[in-house]
Amino acid sequence: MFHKVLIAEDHESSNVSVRKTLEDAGVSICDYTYYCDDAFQRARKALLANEPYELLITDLSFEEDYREQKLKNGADLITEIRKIQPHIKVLVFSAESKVSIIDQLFRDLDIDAYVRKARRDVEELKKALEALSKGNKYMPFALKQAVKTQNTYEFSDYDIILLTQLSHGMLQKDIPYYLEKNGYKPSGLSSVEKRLNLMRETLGCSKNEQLIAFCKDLGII
Amino acid sequence: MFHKVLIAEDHESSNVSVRKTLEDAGVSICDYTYYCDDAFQRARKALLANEPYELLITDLSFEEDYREQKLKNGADLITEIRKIQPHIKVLVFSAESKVSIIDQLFRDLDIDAYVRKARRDVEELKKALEALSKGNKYMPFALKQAVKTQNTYEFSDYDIILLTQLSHGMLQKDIPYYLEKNGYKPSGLSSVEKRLNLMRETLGCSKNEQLIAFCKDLGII
DNA sequence: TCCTTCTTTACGGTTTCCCGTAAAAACAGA
DNA sequence: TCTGTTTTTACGGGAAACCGTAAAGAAGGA
Repeated sequence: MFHKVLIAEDHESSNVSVRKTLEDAGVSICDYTYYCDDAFQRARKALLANEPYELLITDLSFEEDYREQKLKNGADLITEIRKIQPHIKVLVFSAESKVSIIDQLFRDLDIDAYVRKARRDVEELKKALEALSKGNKYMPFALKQAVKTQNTYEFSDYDIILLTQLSHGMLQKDIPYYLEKNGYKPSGLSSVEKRLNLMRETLGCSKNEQLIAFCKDLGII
Repeated sequence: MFHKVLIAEDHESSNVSVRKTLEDAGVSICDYTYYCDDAFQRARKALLANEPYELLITDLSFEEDYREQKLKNGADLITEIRKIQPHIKVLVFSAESKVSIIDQLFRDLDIDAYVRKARRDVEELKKALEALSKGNKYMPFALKQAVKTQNTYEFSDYDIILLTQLSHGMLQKDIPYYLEKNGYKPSGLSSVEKRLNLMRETLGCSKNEQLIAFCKDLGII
């Protein structure tokens, strides 16, 4: 089991539960913070003192308050800590349920475990700790839910731009001008129409409104 | 302080924190469930045994799983329990931050306290317990946050229907037929257009796509 | 009952979107 | 360089959405 773990979690109620779970699991040193910036400072000092944390447990979304923060969310925190301590293990503990976003964590940030805040989350936390301490990764939920995801459409950056502009209220006919101005590759109106048409067709959406709603649910925009 | 409290909270991590907080506050009997239906049964039995709970602490949203539930959320639970035990105190502990919804809880369900899952929620829980045990209500957060809410548009059921149908891909011109078939009052196409136009204008949306995105963010649809 | 007022509906013109086709351009291989 | 293929763009007809106006209908009061 781990000896030294750092917790970054703004909700006090979640924070104490994670602490208690770690203590029960036999973690000897278990520090906690309510802000990302604090967590980073702790990690930095521990590293300088040559007593680095072995594991970081962090939430994804942190609420803003009167304390101005450099690191706004868990992803920022992970990125920064990994810059100074590349091999620290990371467990994300969040209510996020969108598979695309969780996948992204494993892919882009190379996190080691994801536990979703849900009915049996404490049990899951224990299992995840177990797996991590044995050098494994832990991502049980993604696969289960992945079945539900029939939409095997890969959204390109170009797609995201189109969807974003639409969701910001830009007229379809004005998008070519926007694309050209910002140097995005196919800027013709026909290309825009074609791409949107492809997305609608692939995802079974008959109208743009439905497409936007769908992508909002997926957390893509 | 209370002697007998019932907790309904599906997230295990939150559940244990609430329990711990109650124990620290000196509550002697502190039962907990992960499902609304279970909570209701407990309350019913306690009442029949002439040892009713004094306080119910419940979340609002409960995730569905393999166990089919009659009571789908905290509001349902409160309503049903109040039918058999009208004077039980109710504290809602949820992540919900929309003032309109919280206000509704105090207004329609006449709850006694609301504590939002946030940075200092355990402290707030303690304060709320303190206030409740003295016979007071507790709703500190609503007023502060009310400033943040600029979008003072009240969505009617009719609006929700329109937005839902649009987000399901129904053509605008087909909505009148749908409305008439389901007996919704103004069913003319012009009325639909007018209503959508009003929503767009009020919320500063130039297109339906933007409107849908906005409402998705608000969690209305 | 009649009249006023407000809401709902009907209609027409304009804009935007949708979709198919064809021309133009970019690309790749010989 | 030429040729064939793919991608991008341009164009045009038709459908849907947008928006203003006017007619029709419902509701309420004298």
